[in-house]
Amino acid sequence: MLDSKVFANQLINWYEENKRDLPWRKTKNPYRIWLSEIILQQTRVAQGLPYYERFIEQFPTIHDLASASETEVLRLWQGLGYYSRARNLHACAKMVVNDFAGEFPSGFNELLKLKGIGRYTAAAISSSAFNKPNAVVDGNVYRVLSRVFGIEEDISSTQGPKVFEARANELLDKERPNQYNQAIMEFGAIQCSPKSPACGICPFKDYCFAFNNNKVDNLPVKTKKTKVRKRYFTYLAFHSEQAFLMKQREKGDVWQGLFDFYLLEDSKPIDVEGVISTLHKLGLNSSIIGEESKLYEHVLTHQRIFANFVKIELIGDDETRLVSLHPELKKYSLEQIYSLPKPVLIIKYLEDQCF
DNA sequence: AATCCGGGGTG
DNA sequence: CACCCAGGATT
Repeated sequence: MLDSKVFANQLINWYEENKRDLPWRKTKNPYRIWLSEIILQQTRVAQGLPYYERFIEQFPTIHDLASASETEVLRLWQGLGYYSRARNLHACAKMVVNDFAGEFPSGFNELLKLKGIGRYTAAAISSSAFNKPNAVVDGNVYRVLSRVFGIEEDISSTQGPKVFEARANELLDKERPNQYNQAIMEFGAIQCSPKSPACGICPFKDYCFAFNNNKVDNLPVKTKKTKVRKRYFTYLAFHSEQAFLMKQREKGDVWQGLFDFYLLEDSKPIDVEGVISTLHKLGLNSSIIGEESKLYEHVLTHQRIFANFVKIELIGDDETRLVSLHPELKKYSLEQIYSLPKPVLIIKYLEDQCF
């Protein structure tokens, strides 16, 4: 069996030759490292990088972030997805400011107690910012370790992550935990990629289990697939003049905390008759049904949303009636709408309207 | 143990 | 189209 020291040395040598120049690698500031790690959860570096720059620009310190409003944080997060990360980011900033005088704890177990910080992120922060010997386990680590060492444990099982974490901590270079962790993730991202990895020039090709057993495409093992639900949305974009009625989405569904329009949902597409009958039920008898949008198809991890939008101009006292029935709806000018955090689906509609 | 939570990039 | 991405929280 290969010596851990040899593996770590080869890995770090590869890293020093091939690493990308990324801003969070130039700092030991726990705030910046934490921010980068939350942004990069389930997110590629290329997608997260501009968000990281904007957050640092707008919130240079954790105090700036903690004193912002949640809506403000969500607006800056807009388009990055998994918005609970942004809400937890904000909550965590407040915890650190209020309970830790603005200084992150350095221990794995203390970090684990903070909002939005799980085992991966706790290990990443403790090793990167505080040089503590905790091995990270992310998608890259699953791939590299399963292939090189032939670990065929199912990563979607309960035991999977534990097996990999134990092995990762055995292999960790405890003298250089930060370099080692960065190296294995960079190696997984650049060299040992999910599809068509560069095995021909791989430093581990002589003893890589997957390469020598022709199992590169079969590792890591992941049996469980997510199943996708179809949903049919019809948005009623109520407006008077150039101001629209919008609401903030609540807990229990996608896009919590983001803003959208009055929403009709059914198990099948909703036609014009459905819209008319809804207006009738709401007692909106003077309003004018306007332009109907094309059908948008919006894909999420567990959902495929088919959505269309109907503009409805509120006439007379229809607006008063609607708002008294649905006080969650509030009126926003186009300029105000720009500043609200919105799902990408809503942004695309607004852009197609040339707003 | 299973399910939910986004949006974009890749082959 | 299927799969993946510096995962975590909730039930």
